[in-house]
Amino acid sequence: MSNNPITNNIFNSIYRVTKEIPEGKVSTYGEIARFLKINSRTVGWALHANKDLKVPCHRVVNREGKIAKNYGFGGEGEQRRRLEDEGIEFNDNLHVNILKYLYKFQ
DNA sequence: CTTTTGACTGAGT
DNA sequence: AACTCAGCCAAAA
Repeated sequence: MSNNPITNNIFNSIYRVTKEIPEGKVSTYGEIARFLKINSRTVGWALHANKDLKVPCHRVVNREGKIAKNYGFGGEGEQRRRLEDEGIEFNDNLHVNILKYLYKFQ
């Protein structure tokens, strides 16, 4: 497999799927987990371990539309700023309108 | 090998 | 809405 960054690991499957979330949309750990037939916590684990800015992990929130408190690139404020920059509106400081912006896979 | 931990979820309070 | 508890599973120690 040469130097292809995408390999057949669970983590990379998660990253691949996450990269498909379009701008202005969000998804949840549970949706990704169900799509890949894995546990939600594994998704959280993969994104927590991830340091690749190419993965739009700021578009992944929990089922309540609440952003991660341990977001890895600058905390809650940074994730919120990125989402707002894509046109996603917040109901309050930490919650987006998940029903309005949720992106469904396949 | 075993134990702990965690960017979760769902049900119950 | 916020909190707790249990179930879940992969990685790290």
